[in-house]
Amino acid sequence: MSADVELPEASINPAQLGPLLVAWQRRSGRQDLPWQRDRSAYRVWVSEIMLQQTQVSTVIGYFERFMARFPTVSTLAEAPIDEVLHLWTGLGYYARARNLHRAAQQICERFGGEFPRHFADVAALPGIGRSTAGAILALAYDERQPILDGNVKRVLGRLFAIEGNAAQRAVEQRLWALAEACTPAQDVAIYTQAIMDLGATVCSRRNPACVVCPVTTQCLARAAARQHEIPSPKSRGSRKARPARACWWLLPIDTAGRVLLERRPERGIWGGLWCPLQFDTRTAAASYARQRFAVEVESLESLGTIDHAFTHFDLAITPLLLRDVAADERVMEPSGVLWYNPRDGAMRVGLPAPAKQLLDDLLG
DNA sequence: CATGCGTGGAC
DNA sequence: TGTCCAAGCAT
Repeated sequence: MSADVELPEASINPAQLGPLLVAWQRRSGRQDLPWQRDRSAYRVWVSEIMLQQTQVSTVIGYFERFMARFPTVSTLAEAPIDEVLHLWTGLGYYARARNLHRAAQQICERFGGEFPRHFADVAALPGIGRSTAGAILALAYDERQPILDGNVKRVLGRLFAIEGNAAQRAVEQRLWALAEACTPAQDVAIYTQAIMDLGATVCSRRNPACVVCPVTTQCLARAAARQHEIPSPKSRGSRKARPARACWWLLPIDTAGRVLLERRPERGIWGGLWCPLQFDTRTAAASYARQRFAVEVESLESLGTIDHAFTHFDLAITPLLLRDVAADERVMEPSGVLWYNPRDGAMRVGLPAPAKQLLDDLLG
């Protein structure tokens, strides 16, 4: 512990926080989340990755299905990446799934399939940063490691009335120092779960329930009636407006009901997932259809329908609104092509949520 | 240090 | 309907 943490006047003694939150957790914290049962490092790890920037209610179903299919590090490491991404379909931030898969392989190669116990080894795995590494060691091994996720930033920011934006280096450093100072030597796993639960259920971003907070009398933001102003909202100009632009998906469907998909490049949005052939303009899609399938492009005039073509394909061009489409014509260089039958349970590929929705609507 | 990365829920 | 954002990390 860094002994020289600067604390505001009248703030709570960090040593007192642990017991207060641990007692609250045993009384009022969440006890029955799927990853709280059988707390192996592997299960904690997968849950922490899924929970990055993702709400608990969304994660629960994905976690259960993922664990049923990949119960151990080695089953995950040996699985094809397409099947890992398949179980990630709809969850978003697909680099998490690719990193999880790579990390599982590294754990098998370097640590014999046993999840590592040393911080440096854990933090070196792809997709695991400082906070996630701390969370895994604290929750799975009860090791005294601080975490600093969004919940902890909010709780500590209010408790110690930390001004400024957490994006600032100095503020971030200060919060880490506080997180370290407040993490107790005893009951670290319960404390860690407690401060996350408190942030999620009581010390929420809007309308914090200070009345039921176990540290309401020690909270500097509450004392100044500033709990609604801390953490300070991000400045309006800092959030870039997302440009949205229509693009087109060309959807060849063969007589067996299979659709042609392309594998997106590893980098960028939906990396490694399978999509219909994507174009920036309908003209480009029609041109590509003419070259590749030798069809009458005029038959594609109506949108969102599957028009007959004189090859053995039926073709559809489907509009989709995407943001940040980079190029003007073909917008990606795919790394593979396959005919995909959505009703074939043996064929499992990762699909972006809009693509899955489209296929479900058209073929499901 | 700023930006990109997905999706669904809350208001 | 639009805006913000929810257990971050990689680059």
